[in-house]
Amino acid sequence: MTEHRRTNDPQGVRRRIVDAAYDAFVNQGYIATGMAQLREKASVSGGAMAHHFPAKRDLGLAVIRDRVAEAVQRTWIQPLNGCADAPTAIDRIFEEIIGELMHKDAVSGCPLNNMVMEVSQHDPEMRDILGGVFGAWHDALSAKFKADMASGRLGDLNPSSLATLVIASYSGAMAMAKARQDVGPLIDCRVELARLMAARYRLAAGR
Amino acid sequence: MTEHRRTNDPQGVRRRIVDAAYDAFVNQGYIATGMAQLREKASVSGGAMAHHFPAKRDLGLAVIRDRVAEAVQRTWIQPLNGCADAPTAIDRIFEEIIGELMHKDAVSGCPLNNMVMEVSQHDPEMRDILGGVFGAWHDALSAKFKADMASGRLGDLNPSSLATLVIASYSGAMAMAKARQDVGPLIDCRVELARLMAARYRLAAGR
DNA sequence: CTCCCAACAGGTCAATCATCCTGTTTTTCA
DNA sequence: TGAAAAACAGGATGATTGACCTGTTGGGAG
Repeated sequence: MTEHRRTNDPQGVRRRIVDAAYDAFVNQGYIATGMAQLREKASVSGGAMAHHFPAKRDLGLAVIRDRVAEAVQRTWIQPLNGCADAPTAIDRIFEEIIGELMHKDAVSGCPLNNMVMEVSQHDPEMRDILGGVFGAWHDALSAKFKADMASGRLGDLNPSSLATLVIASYSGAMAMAKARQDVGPLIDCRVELARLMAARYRLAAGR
Repeated sequence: MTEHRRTNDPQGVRRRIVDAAYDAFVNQGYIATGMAQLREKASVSGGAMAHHFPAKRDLGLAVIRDRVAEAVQRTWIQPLNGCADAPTAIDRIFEEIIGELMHKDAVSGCPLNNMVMEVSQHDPEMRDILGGVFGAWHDALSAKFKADMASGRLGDLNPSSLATLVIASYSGAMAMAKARQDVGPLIDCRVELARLMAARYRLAAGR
């Protein structure tokens, strides 16, 4: 009589939880987000939550592995491989992100950075994974610089440290943008990085 | 008989609390730090704590105003004004900070950045103050670039956006260093910024 | 000397936190 | 088809959180 029909959907439920958690962790913080809030947001019962993620830490790890790493891959690494050279790729990535941010009403910061700040001090395992995401990001950018050097034979440039500078300036600009709730810092860094790249790439091309 | 002697020391007690809070907020996070922990760390009673800081938020504001702002002033703005030009100042500041970090056993990150990440989403007032600290930092650096331009007549360079890049790369490098628990990113950024500065400052000097 | 309030002590409080429990239903597999 | 495991429901639980309470004492103002 009473319709107590249920459909088991482990993958779907898990995805809903991780989606809700990613959004909440990035926008309001890992520690600041309660499990009860996530239960309501994802519309899952306490039992389902405990079944998929026995502890909050497991959920944090899943968010990092399934969402944060993917976000870096999608917004940075893939565009990087799709462009002719690093400078144009970097400029387009900044342009894309600035455009997206201007449509939103709040600047929540870089997902990777946000997670790093909160959990890397308390949890060595999370820190290592997040460090690995930074590593993959750095490797991709560094490899692109190297490829540019090989094909376009531009002057001496350290691919590794230059990649670090690009990533650091992006991350830092995001933090500044978050503090000021303004995309200005990102625009500034885009301009300065473009000028820097132009100088480095022009240097050898002129000779 | 029983020695229930007490000495009122409002300034000292307040200072002890703020010191303990600054250390804890920077090293383990604002939200992750409990009031009870701070009470024990600063060796103050609940009554004294409530008297000086009725709410945790008041303590957060005091830490930002009295310690975070001062830290930026001391590590960046003052050295900036004490050096001949911006490039040498930036290089020395990086050198100093890298040296300090290598003596420690953990990289806890930039105090300003740490606070920004955690509180700027929840508290507009804290965010504004933190944004103001970024602003003061940016203004000092920007002014130094401007002064260098006026005295040394180096080529066209945008003091404001270049200052943003320097601050962003420092902040971002700190975040990367925190994630990897390694000063490498800071060393990379120091090298790259030095090269960038040399190029910009040499550009006009050569002509 | 005497008020009187700031300064401090020590404990309580409701709310919220993450976790985990028992019970039920769905699905898988032999 | 039957048994076992996975998936889910709904709530309980103890610990911890930030806030705040009443009472006491120190020290400066008058």
